Amino acid sequence: MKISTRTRYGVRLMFELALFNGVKGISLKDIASNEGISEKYLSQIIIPLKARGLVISFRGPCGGYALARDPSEISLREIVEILEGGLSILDCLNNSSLCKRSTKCPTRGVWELLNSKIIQTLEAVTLRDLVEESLNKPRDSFTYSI
Amino acid sequence: MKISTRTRYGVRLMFELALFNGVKGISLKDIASNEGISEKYLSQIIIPLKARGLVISFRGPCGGYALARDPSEISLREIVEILEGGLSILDCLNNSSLCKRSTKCPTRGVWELLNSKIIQTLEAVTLRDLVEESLNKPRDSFTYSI
DNA sequence: ACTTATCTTATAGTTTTAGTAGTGAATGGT
DNA sequence: ACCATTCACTACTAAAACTATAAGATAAGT
Repeated sequence: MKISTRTRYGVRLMFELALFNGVKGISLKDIASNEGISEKYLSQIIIPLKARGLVISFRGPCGGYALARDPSEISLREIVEILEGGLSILDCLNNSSLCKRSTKCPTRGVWELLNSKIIQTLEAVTLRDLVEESLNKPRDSFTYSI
Repeated sequence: MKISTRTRYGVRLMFELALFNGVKGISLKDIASNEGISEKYLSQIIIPLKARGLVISFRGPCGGYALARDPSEISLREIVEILEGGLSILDCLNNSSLCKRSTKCPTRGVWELLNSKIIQTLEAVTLRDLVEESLNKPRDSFTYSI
């Protein structure tokens, strides 16, 4: 029941892109610097986010990444789902053939309920919400070579 | 964001004890047989549940385990919390000293919200609820040497 | 050309998970 | 007293997941 570092970093990465939405390309180098995360690690994390169409990239000097959609159109559910490799807290919830007990399993109900609450909660929050919330909080100096 | 096998098994174990609430001792052997789980593994899982006072034990022949409280007084939150080693989806939520960014972290809010929803959902379900729900479902033949 | 930055593939160390094995200690029935 | 049963405790291990790091290739702007 832990959120992986990978997912946490990925959300912070997406937050940075949302913060500078409209700018053509924000480099991982800058994001890594601002967020204090290894650039190499971020480059791994962003791969599935790009593959699933949340992010677009530009190569070369002044290149970098940008959100593929408006921040208000990207929910935390999408991001976490991609980075966690699905949002099912149990494999048997998606694929009932994995467990022959599924039809009579007395505990299945709770897990289904919990799973739907998690999805529902994450679905309700978008990158835009994170950006708006961040306006009320202090932020360290940051460097973006825009 | 996965529920561990350990926790799933633990909940099924507690469900079995709830099902036979009132009986002095249900042996792990029987539970293991009914649920199709390794008895040795169950004996590991039940240790923290006993240590935290959810379960009491009786040794010797006709010994076994029983719930320490009424099933309606034992929530899934308690069980999952014990078996997962806490219910915090991020260590920094409980212990903000772990992260110097905590006061200005723009993503902290979502994780706090998600965490509270999870706790709230699990808190609302008790072992009694599981037993009641199970009455509507078919159950395989089972062997309890009561 | 040269620099910047993404893209791709491989790898490696650490931690967690999911068990198994063996021994010891208490208890109740005969 | 003996014996089978059941919990109690300690140690170990194989496999998987997690958290990165490294090196070279590719593309684009100046």
